[in-house]
Amino acid sequence: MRQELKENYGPIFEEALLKEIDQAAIFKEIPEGTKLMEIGDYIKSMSLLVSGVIKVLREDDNGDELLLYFLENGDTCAMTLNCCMAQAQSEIRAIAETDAKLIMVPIQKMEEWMAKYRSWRNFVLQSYNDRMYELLETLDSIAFFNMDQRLLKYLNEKARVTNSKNIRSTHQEIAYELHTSRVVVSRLLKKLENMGKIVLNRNHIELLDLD
Amino acid sequence: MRQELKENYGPIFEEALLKEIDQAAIFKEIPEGTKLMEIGDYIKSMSLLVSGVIKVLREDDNGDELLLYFLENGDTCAMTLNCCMAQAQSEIRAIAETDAKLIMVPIQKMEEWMAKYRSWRNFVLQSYNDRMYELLETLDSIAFFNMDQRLLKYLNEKARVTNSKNIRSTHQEIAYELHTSRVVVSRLLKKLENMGKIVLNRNHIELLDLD
DNA sequence: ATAGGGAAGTAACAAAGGTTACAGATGGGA
DNA sequence: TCCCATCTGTAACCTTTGTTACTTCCCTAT
Repeated sequence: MRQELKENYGPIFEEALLKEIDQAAIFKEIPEGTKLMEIGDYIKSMSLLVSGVIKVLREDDNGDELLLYFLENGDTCAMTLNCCMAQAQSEIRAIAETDAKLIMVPIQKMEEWMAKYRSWRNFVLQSYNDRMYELLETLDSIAFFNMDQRLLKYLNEKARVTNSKNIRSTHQEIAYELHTSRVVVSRLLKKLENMGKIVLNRNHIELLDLD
Repeated sequence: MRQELKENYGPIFEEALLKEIDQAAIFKEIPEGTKLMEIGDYIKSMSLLVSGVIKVLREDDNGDELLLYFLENGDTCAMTLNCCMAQAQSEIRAIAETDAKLIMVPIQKMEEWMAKYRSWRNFVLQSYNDRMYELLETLDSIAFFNMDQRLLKYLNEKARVTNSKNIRSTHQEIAYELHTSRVVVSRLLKKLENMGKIVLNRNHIELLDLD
């Protein structure tokens, strides 16, 4: 059995299910920046994330983006579940934020395992649960917070998932993900720097005493 | 077997499952305004909506609200699913927008039926799917649209679920649900009236040629 | 070394939405 | 009938965010 499967999903899946996954799945390594899913795509397989970070984005009518959430080790994309179940098109875009490793399961197996394995049912429902919760969090940010608070939250999130206080992004990139303009981001970042919360450099931002 | 169960869920559930639901469930009628679920509640049963409309709300730190979506006949609240599965507290508030009839199923049955009935699995996953989609729609509105567009969308939604072009709300009530202020709502409603899209009256609003 | 391009800083202004204040309209109950 | 609470209209003003424009800085490829 593949080492990565055992390590990451061994504790939550039954032995028999692990074996089935091992046989049915394709193991895949993808470099940073790879587009895993595009809005409108029909999805043919479900991905279990083993390492790395995937960012999930929504798009407006002008083609501008908004970051919904990050996926990490042990996560799967509930949108994939959606699409598989409903034979519908993807509502979101998924891009590898870092190099990543995936276990890809053909969707025919999903329904089969739902009937067969309790741990699989729990995993799928828990995933929906987690993604729903993250969507609510994102919605809270947009509906209830000002841009400076959203920016701070974004920087913290980014530091958490990349496991580094050093954020390698340009202001323009941050602006895209928060669905605002570069000038606004620069203005607010400068404010945060003056407050002693961050240090600004060309192409990267250093977090200090955020909380 | 209860008539309402047969009528509303007969087409999607197997006969055996319908019988089990009929035996296990409690049938309930609730008047408009009833609070079905509060933020922080632990949920003990899952509700299948038979008639009427339920509104689902999110709250900010000041106690101010934001409408997430309406539930209608045939819908169930995915948040309930969440809470049951995770033994977690409710993230949302649910209030009867009109008089409503519910079929309440004890949560122990859910897991049992997930293993046993394919139609139940499909129903639960489809519900997650639908609610996720509605959350995305709401998020789009807030992130990408101006308040006047959101207001128009709100009026249309409300007209749709209540099946009436006559919306019996005060400006203050609308402001709560859109998470803005009464003055802003009055201002934009007046603009819509001047554009010939609505007619304003005390305590109710008449929709004209919206699209 | 230097030109050129991307990145960042900043000023000035515009637009959207939130806030405060107050006036007038309406309708239900004493 | 009249009083009062509630609802609505509107003006004036403020804050936040978005836009435009221009400058400066820095890195890299020639």
